[in-house]
Amino acid sequence: MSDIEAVDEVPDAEPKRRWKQDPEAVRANILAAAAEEFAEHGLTGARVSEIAARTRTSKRMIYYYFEDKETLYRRVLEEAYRKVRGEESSLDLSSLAPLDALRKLVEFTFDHHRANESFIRLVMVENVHKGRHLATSDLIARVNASAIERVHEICARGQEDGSIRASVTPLELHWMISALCFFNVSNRPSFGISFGEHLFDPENEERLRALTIEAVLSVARPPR
Amino acid sequence: MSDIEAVDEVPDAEPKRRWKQDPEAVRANILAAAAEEFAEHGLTGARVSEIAARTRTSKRMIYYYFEDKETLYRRVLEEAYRKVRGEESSLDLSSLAPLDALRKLVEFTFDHHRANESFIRLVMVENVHKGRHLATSDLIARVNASAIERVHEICARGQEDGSIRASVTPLELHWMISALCFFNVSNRPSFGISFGEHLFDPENEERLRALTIEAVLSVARPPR
DNA sequence: ATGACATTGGACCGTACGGTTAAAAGAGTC
DNA sequence: GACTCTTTTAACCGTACGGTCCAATGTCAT
Repeated sequence: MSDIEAVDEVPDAEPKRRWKQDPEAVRANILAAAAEEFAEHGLTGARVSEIAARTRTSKRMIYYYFEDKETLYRRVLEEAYRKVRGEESSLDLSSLAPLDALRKLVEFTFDHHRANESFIRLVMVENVHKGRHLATSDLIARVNASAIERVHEICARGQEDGSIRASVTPLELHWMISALCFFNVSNRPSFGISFGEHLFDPENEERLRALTIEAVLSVARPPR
Repeated sequence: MSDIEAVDEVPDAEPKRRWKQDPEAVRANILAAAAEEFAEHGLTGARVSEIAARTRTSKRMIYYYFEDKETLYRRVLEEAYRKVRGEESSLDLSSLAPLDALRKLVEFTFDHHRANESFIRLVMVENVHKGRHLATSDLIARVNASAIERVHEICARGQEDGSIRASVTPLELHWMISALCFFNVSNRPSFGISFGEHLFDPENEERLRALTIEAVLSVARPPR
């Protein structure tokens, strides 16, 4: 069974475990594992032991670095929003004509949400909890504020040159973009069950994407 | 403290509890209580004892009529969908011109979702669970099939008389209507935190409603 | 009036799970 | 080499919660 051979007094082996201290990496590892688990099962459904199993470390370390399950969950949320903000801020729209900028923003949002299902799921979970854990932090407000600002900039330019109607507000446009792009990911399960997964085949998804773009642009453009 | 007075040997009182047998009412009462609790806290977050507390009966009866928590949850879902289907089927759109019918359908859906937050929340919860509990039942498919049929009827007439573009499918329209109306309720908490609850003041909500209608109609109408 | 079903209520059970404890020892810093 | 912070391991604790049991009594149909 074991490699014991000629154990003549030599405790030998004793691998003398060597490891590097790296608090930040451990924290990050825990946060990533927790994000997966929370996105998968929600706050209440998530199991701390399961989070631990997903890490390279142990349950003990989770409590060493994070107060309790709920605090961990809040850190995960914050981290998720922070990451999204970072990704979104790399978009440069100011060089495009207003409607082109808007189109690009919609495309980006659609694709981004699509590619970040676990972020969407975290937000769904948090909405089920009525935003109780978001309410404390100001991070979300900041992230969304910057999203609004982006749309605002487009609107300002477009309303200036007449390519965007005067009666629509940045917040309304943002709301609509979010709604279509978010729902496309969040309600996929129930929609899939009702209409078959083929709705989300590449070609059909492309149609939904085009539809989304058109809906937003139609509402932004001045009426005929 | 108590009303004990002149208790001379009279066990009297003994209200001789009288009650009516009414299995259906008890079942319905449990389902209603469970629906509230599940909508409020999700499947995992809901507490069976809490459901019991919301009923006029006891935990014991919950298990008398329903196998276990998950079965109860599934019954609640089914019941919710059944109810919605009933409400929606009262809509008569066939007498209206296609675009008017579409507008009315959007208005109805917007208002209906708005007024049935707990139904929306149940669907959110179920989507967090990836539709695992919906997958077994065919009820949802039937409900949504009838929704599609309604849109289909409008599309057919509209494409006939040219008021609705040929390139849009009923499923796509339904998807879009659902997205906007659903999101308006489901993501209210996170949106409210970011932008303030005033977004949902009556006048602003009316604007969102109008925006929703316009977006759908724009996408349905033939392009300029 | 018999028997099947409905209802009540409370004590109870098993366990899954959030969180803690212990003790030891390596890493990093000065 | 002394001191603090980090990491490892695994057993352990307390309890909240899903679910059961008991046992009595009422209802209702035949």
